[in-house]
Amino acid sequence: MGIFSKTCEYAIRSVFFIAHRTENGNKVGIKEIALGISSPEHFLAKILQDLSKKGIVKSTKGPNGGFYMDEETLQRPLADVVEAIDGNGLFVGCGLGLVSCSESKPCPLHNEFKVIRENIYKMLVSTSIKNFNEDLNLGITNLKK
Amino acid sequence: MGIFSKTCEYAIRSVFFIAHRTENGNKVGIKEIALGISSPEHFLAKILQDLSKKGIVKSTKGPNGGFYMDEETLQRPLADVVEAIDGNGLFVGCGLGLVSCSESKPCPLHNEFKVIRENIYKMLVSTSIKNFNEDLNLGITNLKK
DNA sequence: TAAATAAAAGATAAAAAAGTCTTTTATTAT
DNA sequence: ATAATAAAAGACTTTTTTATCTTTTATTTA
Repeated sequence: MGIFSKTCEYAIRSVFFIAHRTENGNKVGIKEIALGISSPEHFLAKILQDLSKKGIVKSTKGPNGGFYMDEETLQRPLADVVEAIDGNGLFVGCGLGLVSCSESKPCPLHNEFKVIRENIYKMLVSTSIKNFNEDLNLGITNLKK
Repeated sequence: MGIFSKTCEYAIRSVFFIAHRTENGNKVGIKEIALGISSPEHFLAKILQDLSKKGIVKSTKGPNGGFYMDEETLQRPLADVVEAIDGNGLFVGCGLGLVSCSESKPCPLHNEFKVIRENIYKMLVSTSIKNFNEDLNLGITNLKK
């Protein structure tokens, strides 16, 4: 596996996709999202339900319904998406899985990991979804398999 | 989850433990290792079989047998352990799981991830198991749950 | 208000990861 | 040679992750 779980990869890609498609108050349906980011539709539905409950994305049912993001949700850092799905295990805790690992009783990788965690956290927290969105709008970046 | 799989966490901790205990040509048995790193014994046995096949650790059967490391295996970078268990997914490939992601067709996190991957890889490749071992010998670092 | 639409929710299923237990094989010491 | 030891190998179980399919609920439009 990579750094994120597969579920989290889908989550991030879908959030980018939704942001990209709904800037002007439009909404986008699950089928279109799943197609746009090459993910299994029903599995993604579960993920988006979750993100919706947690306020990461917005949704409405019925005709003309779908998922969307407003100014507030667009401002959120990507870290919020990652934390909603994978939790904070990537940012806190011991790299070797030791609960007792601490500054005073460090594991052999403690200090090395601190740097890496900080890098990851900084990058996920310092840029909003909207920021990433800009490159997508410019057609510079891609979300499909 | 953290950065590594649980299997990989056990692998790294056991390698450190074995290195620590077998510097002077001694060997150490699976029971003692499992106890020393707080891991399930039989599960760890599987992991060590694997590491042994791949030449990351050495082993002999029978009385006075056990796992050990020699000068050559101690020189190996930690990256070898990680790669043996978790593969190279942490070092290569797209952070969002996109196979088509590349320099010319990057995903939205492509450049951000490049930096992080390099950090992780550098830290894992630049220090040998023996290096980490030194702090353990000094009693500075800890491997138990 | 009825039909259509689209997400939410629920129930399963398949695959992978993590963990346990038993049997076999290699090695050593008696 | 035989018994004891310890890893290797095999079979199996449990848990978590990933994925699929069906039913329900909310909303809109005609």
